[in-house]
Amino acid sequence: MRTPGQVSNNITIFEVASQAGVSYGTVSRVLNNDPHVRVETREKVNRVIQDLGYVVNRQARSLAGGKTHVVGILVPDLGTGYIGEIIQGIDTELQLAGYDLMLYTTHRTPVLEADYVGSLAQGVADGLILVLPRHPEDYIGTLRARHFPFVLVDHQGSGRDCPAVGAANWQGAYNATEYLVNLGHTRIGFITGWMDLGAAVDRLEGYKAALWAYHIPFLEELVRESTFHQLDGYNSAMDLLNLPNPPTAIFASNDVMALGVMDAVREKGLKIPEDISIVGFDDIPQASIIHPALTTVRQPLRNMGSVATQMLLELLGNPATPTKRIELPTGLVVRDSCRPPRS
Amino acid sequence: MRTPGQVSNNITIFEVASQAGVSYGTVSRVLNNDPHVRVETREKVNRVIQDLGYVVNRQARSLAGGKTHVVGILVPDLGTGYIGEIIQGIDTELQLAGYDLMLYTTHRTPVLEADYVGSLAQGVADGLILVLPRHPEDYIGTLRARHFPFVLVDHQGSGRDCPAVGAANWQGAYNATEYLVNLGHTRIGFITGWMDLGAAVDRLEGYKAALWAYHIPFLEELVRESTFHQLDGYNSAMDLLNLPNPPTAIFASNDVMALGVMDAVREKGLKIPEDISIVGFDDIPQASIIHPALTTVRQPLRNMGSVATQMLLELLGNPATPTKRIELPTGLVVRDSCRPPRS
DNA sequence: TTGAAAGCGCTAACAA
DNA sequence: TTGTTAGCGCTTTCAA
Repeated sequence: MRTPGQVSNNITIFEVASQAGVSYGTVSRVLNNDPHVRVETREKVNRVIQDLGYVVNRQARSLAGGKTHVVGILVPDLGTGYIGEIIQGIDTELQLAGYDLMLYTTHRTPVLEADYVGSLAQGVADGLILVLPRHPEDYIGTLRARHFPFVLVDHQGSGRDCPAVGAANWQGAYNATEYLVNLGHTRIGFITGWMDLGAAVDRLEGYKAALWAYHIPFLEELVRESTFHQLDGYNSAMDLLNLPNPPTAIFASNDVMALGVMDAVREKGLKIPEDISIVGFDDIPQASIIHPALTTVRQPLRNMGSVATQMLLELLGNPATPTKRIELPTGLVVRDSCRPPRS
Repeated sequence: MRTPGQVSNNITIFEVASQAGVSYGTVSRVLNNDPHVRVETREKVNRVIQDLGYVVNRQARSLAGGKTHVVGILVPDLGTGYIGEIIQGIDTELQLAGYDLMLYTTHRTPVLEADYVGSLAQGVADGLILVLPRHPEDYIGTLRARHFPFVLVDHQGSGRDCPAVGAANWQGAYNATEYLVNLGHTRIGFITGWMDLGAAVDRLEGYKAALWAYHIPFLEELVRESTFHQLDGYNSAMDLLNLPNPPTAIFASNDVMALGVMDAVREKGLKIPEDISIVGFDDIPQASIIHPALTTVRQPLRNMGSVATQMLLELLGNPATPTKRIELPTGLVVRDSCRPPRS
């Protein structure tokens, strides 16, 4: 039973109401910018809110059916700086809009992914940003059925009809490959990412397309399926370098693997870029720091985060917003890791 | 008024109760591991929970005075990888304990810092981890007064009597300086971090102490006060290198600044480590990736996060746990950025 | 434009 | 060991 008089340590809406000499319903209206409040009343209430240092209780608001002003974000991990960049874009935008951030790292466990989404959608958050989801099939149905607002970042897999933002992976890979071809390379090794990720597939396709466009035969032996991890980049590169007729350039599907490639090249006693050219993908902060600086395909990570957030906020404001899929452009960043092949 | 029968889309404790043929209070007991439940009853309820896919509503639980199973964490930003490492330590530990993570980035705004702490402490989270807080004075009092559990990470400033975990900054700086001295350096430049951070002060003191121990005069002209940022590291290094009698080694108070130092050194046409030795602090992932690999003082960042989390969880379990301040050891990681000075 | 009151889903204190 | 019930602080009808 409601007992307005009886309050805890914290300042509640009742304190404010009694101080302001209005009913607590009115205070609630002021809090929620309900237009049906006289300006003077609103001002009076706001003044009391200020004076008392009142802050809404999120749980209560959420429980009563209001908004939580929390956006949940699901990321696979925080290891690579790659995700960090995206989060920064999200965070900045959310802060501007007055939303808080609930972060979950799934560590690539499908179970966790689905669990988190379930609990988040249950009222913890108003909306969800799914970064690099690996098994969205498991819960996108639920989310949809509940009309729960969400946006995918960098997925491009199944669920082509979900709100999503990604980067032009195909185009980026095409451009990078073209660049190598124009330098004179014809034996270009390629190291893929997880092939269950749409982004990884697109990059491989871009690479293939560029080769075809320049009438360079696509050779399976120059392609290694890998995982986006540095160590696997290293191993794949070793593999390629041990070929009887090794490539003169290696294109890694992300920068982290490109770092691994560099390790491998050095270990073989080869020089970058004199003996072998290397291209990465992402343009993580390290790419410009290492020596030689890495030529790579820039993904606008921060932007992707910020655009995704804006899409979500729009959805939050108007659930009927038509589904958008945005693809941000990628760009080749030419640094010092490529050179024409030795002839 | 309570209306058990009338339920929303979501499965609530009432569904479970009626399906299991018990009262909903009993279900609550099962949920909270209350020992006063018959084993069979517990099993029956648990089965129904499973079947229905019931998940507790966090807001309701929290509102009713229960735990939220959320730990708030406050970080200055996510830019450097430094914080990312700490968060990973926290995250892993929290996951193990079944807690969720609410992340706030303050972007070094004192107002935000205090605001967030206020709202978090109001019931959003059960406990708080404050990473690298810059103005804890503003709210530690409040937290204390409310008996709200919190742990500081890497602070070491005021509030010596708060639960905190840090690293042996003094020792690390001492060891690194000693290493340079043993290589034969006598003119060792030092670039500080924000001097309002205890860690930064400790590092400077460690540097001074090592010099004194080896009877090398401490020269103000070789010290530059800086900010932990790469660009400022660059500028400070430029400044030092432009000295009529420049140092033969530079010790930067963190790795990020050391990267800036490297830029400056290269821009002056000098070679690392032949012409000038460089030491950093932190051992962020980049440190081992760059070329030449950076000799640095390793901070056990992940460990710091994990230890802080364990302390918090202990506090959560037993608020009467005596205040601990833990200092984790640092260690010199010798790589390729140092060499004896040219004679 | 305002007030009154019915819940949101749960915990915990009190009875039984 | 279990059932019952009073709130937790708020939003949102429904009246006035």
